[in-house]
Amino acid sequence: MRIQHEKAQQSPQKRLQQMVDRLRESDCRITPQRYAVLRVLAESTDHPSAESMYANLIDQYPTMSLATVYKTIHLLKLRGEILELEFSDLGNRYDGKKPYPHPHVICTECGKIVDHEQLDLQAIINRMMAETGFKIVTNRLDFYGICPDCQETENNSE
Amino acid sequence: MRIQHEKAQQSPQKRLQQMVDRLRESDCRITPQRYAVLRVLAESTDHPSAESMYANLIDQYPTMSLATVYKTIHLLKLRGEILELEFSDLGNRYDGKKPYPHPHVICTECGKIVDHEQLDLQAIINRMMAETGFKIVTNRLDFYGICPDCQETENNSE
DNA sequence: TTTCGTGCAAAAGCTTTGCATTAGC
DNA sequence: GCTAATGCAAAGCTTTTGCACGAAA
Repeated sequence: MRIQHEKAQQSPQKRLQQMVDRLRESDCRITPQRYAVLRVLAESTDHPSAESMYANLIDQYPTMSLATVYKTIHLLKLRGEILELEFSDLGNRYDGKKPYPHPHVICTECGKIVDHEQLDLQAIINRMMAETGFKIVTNRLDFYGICPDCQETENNSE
Repeated sequence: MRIQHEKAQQSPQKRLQQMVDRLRESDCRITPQRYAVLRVLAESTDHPSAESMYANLIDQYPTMSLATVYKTIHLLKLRGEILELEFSDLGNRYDGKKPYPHPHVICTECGKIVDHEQLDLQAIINRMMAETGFKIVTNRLDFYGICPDCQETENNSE
């Protein structure tokens, strides 16, 4: 699994191109279905599920199948070109724009998932490694709470 | 859901008693099966899965069922007396000793899950709240890497 | 005696897989 | 034309649920 990434936020176009290149490098064919899934991933900021990507594409690609979405995700995972956020209850969600680990803030009311990149983790990770002896290679940091919109709604309904 | 906990590490006996008390408070019956599940949770430091708790108990309690394990977990979750670590691939793992959120360090080789409590999160959480506008109520922090034992094994096999 | 819990088996979700057909290259 | 990808349907896993029986209070 590749672990080097362009950490600077890329435009959807550049990101899409990079995913295409990575797949071509290992002789994967770029079919219309695959390209469509890559495009959704490169453009989505809302951490879509496999199901929602499929729903997004079925109108435009009537032959699209959920299996193909999953198979494309799998190819990207192998190459470190997608970040998988596992949720046993909500189903897994995906980030194709920024495939490297970064903290998320998640609303427990509306399910919104927001990126948070400002946090500098390197000091924390170094400390963790020193204290535990682990060689830490990745992480998953989720903060759960109520988003500003849902706080608003709560206040109005009181 | 209850969000207050005894944060000081309790002895297995005290922890077991607290879980029993919490269930009794809401008129849950303490059956031998439930008590057995609580006992495993109060004594386990290795973040067992539902399946492994079941496997642990089936010899001693031949009538034990996986459904009962899950139902007991559910009761504890409702009362904030167990921490559920969701993994869509490994299956969910549980921490009954320390039901409040705390960082974990996870070995991607052997699956070992180790607690790490020294990290002070309050400053980070405060910053997150200030920067995102979220009202943060809980978190899930996992660091993945290779544990000291597995590093050792790797070195020896080279 | 009444109510709650147990445990079997079936159902529910999400994800993966097998395989015949289709289509890149 | 050769090989890989698609997409259907079936299988796999973990977790949840329905329900009849059994046990706690």
